[in-house]
Amino acid sequence: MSATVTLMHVAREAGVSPSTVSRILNGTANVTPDKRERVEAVIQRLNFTPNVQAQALANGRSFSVGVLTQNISSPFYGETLAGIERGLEGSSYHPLVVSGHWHAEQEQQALDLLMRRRVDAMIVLGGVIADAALQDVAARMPLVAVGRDVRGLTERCVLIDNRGGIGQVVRHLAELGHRDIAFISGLETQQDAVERREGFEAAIQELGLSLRPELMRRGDYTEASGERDTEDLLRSGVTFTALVCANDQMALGARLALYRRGVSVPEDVSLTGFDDLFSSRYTTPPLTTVHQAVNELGQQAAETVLRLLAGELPQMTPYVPRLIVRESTGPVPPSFPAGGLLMHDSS
Amino acid sequence: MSATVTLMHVAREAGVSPSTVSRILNGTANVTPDKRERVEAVIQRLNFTPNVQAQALANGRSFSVGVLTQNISSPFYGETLAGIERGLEGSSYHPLVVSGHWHAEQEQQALDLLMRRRVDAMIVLGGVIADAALQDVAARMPLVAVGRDVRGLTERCVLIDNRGGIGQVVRHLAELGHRDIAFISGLETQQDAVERREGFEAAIQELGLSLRPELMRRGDYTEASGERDTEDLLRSGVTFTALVCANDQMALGARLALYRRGVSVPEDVSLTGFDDLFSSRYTTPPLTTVHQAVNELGQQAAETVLRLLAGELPQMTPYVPRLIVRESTGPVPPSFPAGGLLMHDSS
DNA sequence: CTGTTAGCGCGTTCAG
DNA sequence: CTGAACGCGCTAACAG
Repeated sequence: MSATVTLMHVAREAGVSPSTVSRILNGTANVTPDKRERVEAVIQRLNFTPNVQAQALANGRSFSVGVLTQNISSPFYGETLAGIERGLEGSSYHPLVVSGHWHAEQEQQALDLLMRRRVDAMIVLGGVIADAALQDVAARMPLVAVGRDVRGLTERCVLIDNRGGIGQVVRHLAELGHRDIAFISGLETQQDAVERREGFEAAIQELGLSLRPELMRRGDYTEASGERDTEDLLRSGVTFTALVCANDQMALGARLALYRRGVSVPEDVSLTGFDDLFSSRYTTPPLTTVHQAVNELGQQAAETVLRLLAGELPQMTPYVPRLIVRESTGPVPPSFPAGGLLMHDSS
Repeated sequence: MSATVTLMHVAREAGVSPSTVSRILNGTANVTPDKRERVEAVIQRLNFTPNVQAQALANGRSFSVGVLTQNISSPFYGETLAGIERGLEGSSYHPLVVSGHWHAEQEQQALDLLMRRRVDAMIVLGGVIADAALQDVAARMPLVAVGRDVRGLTERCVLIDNRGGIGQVVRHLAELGHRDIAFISGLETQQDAVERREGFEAAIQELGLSLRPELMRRGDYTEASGERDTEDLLRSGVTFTALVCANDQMALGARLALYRRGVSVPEDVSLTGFDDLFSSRYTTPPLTTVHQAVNELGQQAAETVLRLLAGELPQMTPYVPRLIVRESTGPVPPSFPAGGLLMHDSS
């Protein structure tokens, strides 16, 4: 554990004052070339790296932006984080991420932690914490929310059109002839889950189809939930030729339940997701879903924060998701007996 | 942007000295109950939160541990990070993560950044940076590496038995009657990739089977690579009844290539992965793979770091991966003609 | 038990 | 152009 070398050591070794070293480090003022060279040589030799904590204390900025995510290991948030990382790249800011696990108290603790670390700005990814808490934070520093419309901060929210996205899915299925469409939603505590469910209901009605509660299930965005709810749907004996899941992860679970029951996709049932996770290109068959460019959303959030930090104006462009048709959707099975049974036993 | 309230403000407001406030905050010494209550009330009222930067500067510890990961959005590293987060929970330490993207220079920059931020310890996940660089870091602070055997620091590496893991896979396949086993490896720049390939070769030979170069492909651990290499294998016309992928992500890509060609899993070809990513339970069919408990590895790394920080001794218990047999492996197709063709056209 | 005094490492005036 | 002095917010050692 060699003693840390400080700016003072460098100064002494180079025979100059600490201020001079500081100036060279930050380009704050002009310095005679010879002194500059001398100092830079010493910096190299001593392998000196400025202490960010001290810098932060001295000039009031920590050069870090707090990121409140929910579940760092979820593919969805993972990709968003990568986008944020990329968006911050090149700037001197760095992300400090903490998980809230969709739990209001934990989210509050995470925010507190980030405030204690004196982050210069905040990026919030989803979450169930009250808007008021976020408004408090926003009163103290630039804040950008992703996938969540915070009251009073709408112009600082990176939003996507969930209703429109689901609408595209439903119309796509309708064009393929589907009329018996089941739906698995997310938890109503999450805003986007509510929007997707409402979008589904609206689209169904716009198409003149009837909304059938027996075809609706409430999931929680996890694979396990998709599997469970699909299993339940299948077991209930209701008839459907298409299954719309409110996110890709549930579609993955649904896929497994269908497989277990010997139901072919898309021959017997068309299956769709939402998010277009990277891995959804690789499901069997590749999943028809709504592309969200989670990556780009994260990047956009980061860039907005940088702009805010630089004192510029927000300028948020709403994100329009688009349908990606792959191979998990197809025409209604010709053999499908109107009002008949769906179950096919695999050999 | 309300002016930040400092410990000094609290002290004045409560009519005590700053030290007293500090002592209450850290429980460093006893304080009269009435003063304590008074101070705590003021802290609440002013909504005071200590400045971690200042604390770090004052007592030399930043209470953050640097995490050098490779790709924050990869399911593999994501789960490891979640484990680290969990392992650090409860302690007053927090992770500061930076991605190296499997690029030596970026990894070095990431390390530099973390050193500048004066992290108290470091956790390194994989990577291709030279051992020497890690040894330098280890000389300055506690360091734990995951999935990588750093020369001279072996006792501080959380390792898994890659050779043994692949061996279990191969033996499992052999027991099912497979003799023509193809293999897709990872990049040779990554230590675990080398070990898995060597493990495969060793296992094949131990079983008295012959090593056939035409059944080996070199991938890069990505889904795209798994797809491409499988496609290549299929197109080459070689015969095989089982395909061993060096990780789950490539197995996912391989699954797609097989699907495209109408090759059934496991009826025509048995498929295996390595890592047991969370999503591998949900592939179609669920993937037979080697469970790595990436999550626990991360947690173990974090706990080890805490122990090191507390001045205790390492005590690393080597991790033994275990085979998880699911539904992507099965007996050799009875119709398989010895030395014959593999291709089946799906209807 | 508590207040006072020094720094931690660096940026930033302010005079030279 | 450059050095000396002060302060960022907090902890620790020292007297009381």
